[in-house]
Amino acid sequence: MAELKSLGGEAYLALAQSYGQSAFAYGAEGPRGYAGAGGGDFAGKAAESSGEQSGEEEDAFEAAAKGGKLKAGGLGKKPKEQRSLRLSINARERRRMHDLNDALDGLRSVIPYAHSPSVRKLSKIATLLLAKNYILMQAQALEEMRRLVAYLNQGQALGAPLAPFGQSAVYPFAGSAVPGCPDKCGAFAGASALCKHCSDKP
DNA sequence: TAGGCCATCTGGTCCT
DNA sequence: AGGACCAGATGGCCTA
Repeated sequence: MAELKSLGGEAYLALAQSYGQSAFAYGAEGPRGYAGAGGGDFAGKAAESSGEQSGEEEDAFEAAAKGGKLKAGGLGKKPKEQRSLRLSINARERRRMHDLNDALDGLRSVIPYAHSPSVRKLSKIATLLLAKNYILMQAQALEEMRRLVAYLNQGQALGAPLAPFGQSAVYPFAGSAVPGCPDKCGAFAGASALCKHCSDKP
C-alpha cells in the first residue's frame, strides 16, 4: 500500500498495472456489489439489513442493551421509543455509508485501471490514493501540453496565434487559486463550487 | 492461520 | 431536537 502514496505519473501507471493488466483498460464495472472477494456477500448483507429492521439488527440491539452500551432511559425516553430511535439512527448511518460507497464506485469507474470481473475491485484506500495520483498525472500532462503549445505558437512568430491555448480561460490550472481559500480550490477547474470555504462565502 | 478489507452498530460531537 | 459526520469495536469473508 505504501507505493500508492508516491506521486507522479510513472508511479500511477505502475500502480494501475498492479491492480489490473492494463493501466488504461477501461471496462464495464459490474452492477452493484463486489466483483471479487466477498463481494456478493457484502452486497447481499446490505440489502438484507437495509430498510426494515432485520432480526439480526434486533439481536444486536438486545446485545448492546444487555452489555450496557445503551444507557437505560437515556434522554428520558421509553425503551420502545429509544429502540426505534436507535434503529432509525442505524438506518441513516447505513444509508450514509451506502452513499459514500456509491460515490467511491463512481470514482472507481473513472479511474483508468482494469475493470473486469477477473480483477479484484480497488479497495477504498487504493481508490482514493490512485485517484489522487491520477489527477496529479493529468495536471502534469496538461502543463506539458500547454508548454508545447506555447512553444509552437512562438514558432509562428509573425502570424497570429492559431488558438487561445495557454490562456487561463482554457487552462484553469494556471495558478488561479481563489484568494484567501485555504484549500487552494481554484487550482482545479470547477473546484470552487464544491469547495466548502468558497461556497460558504456569501 | 494471520492479515486485509469490509459492513454494521454505536456513542460522541458538531451544526442547523 | 434531529441530522450529519466521525471513529472505535466487532464480526464475517477471502487470500496468501
